[in-house]
Amino acid sequence: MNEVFEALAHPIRREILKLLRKRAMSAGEIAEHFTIAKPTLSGHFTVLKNAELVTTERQGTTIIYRLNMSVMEEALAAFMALAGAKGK
Amino acid sequence: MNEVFEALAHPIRREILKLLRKRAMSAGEIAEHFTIAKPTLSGHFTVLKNAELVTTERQGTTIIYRLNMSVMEEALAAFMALAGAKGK
DNA sequence: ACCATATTTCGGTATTTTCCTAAATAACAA
DNA sequence: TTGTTATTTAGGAAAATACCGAAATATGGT
Repeated sequence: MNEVFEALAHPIRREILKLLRKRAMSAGEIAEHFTIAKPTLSGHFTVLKNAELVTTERQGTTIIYRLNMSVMEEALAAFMALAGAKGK
Repeated sequence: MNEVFEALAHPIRREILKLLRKRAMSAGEIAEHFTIAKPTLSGHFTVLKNAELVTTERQGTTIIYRLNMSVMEEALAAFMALAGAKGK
């Protein structure tokens, strides 16, 4: 769970998650939303993947990223435990 | 809001918030729960304060830390926006 | 004024994070 | 095989973070 919170600490990574909330996207499509270099973005993908916040699937030459909702929900629950909400 | 997510990224800071969820505590009381040096902990307090996740009040020679529930709730809402929950 | 306690600030080092360019890999088409 | 596109890995520099011990500050008591 620590990896999840660390992953959420960077604004670009949160923005990526926000994009994926609408629909799964290839690395290239995601990259179109940012001005940073692709290798930098790739590094952010790795962080999100290690935290299991996203999953990947190769389709030919592109790689599709999608949100892992179950981990997102676990993280939300952990956060609610911190915030003191009545929870799930 | 970025400062809030960065503040949440460190396990010790999350643990501090968890402690404060039960009741307000002095810096010293909080320190009793950890093995790290006090100056280090003081640095974590600063991060939490800058994120406005906690407020402080001096009582004589001790300083009382308490959770700032409103910011905690804002953060929770921001997180829910990411996670895709129905909100509020 | 002096002492004791609580907490923070200072100075410095080690580690981690972030970002980039260049090069490597993967898949596919010609 | 050669070329093209999509993406990642490698290498490395700059900045930020985390940590500690020593010193400073703040408060209250004697």
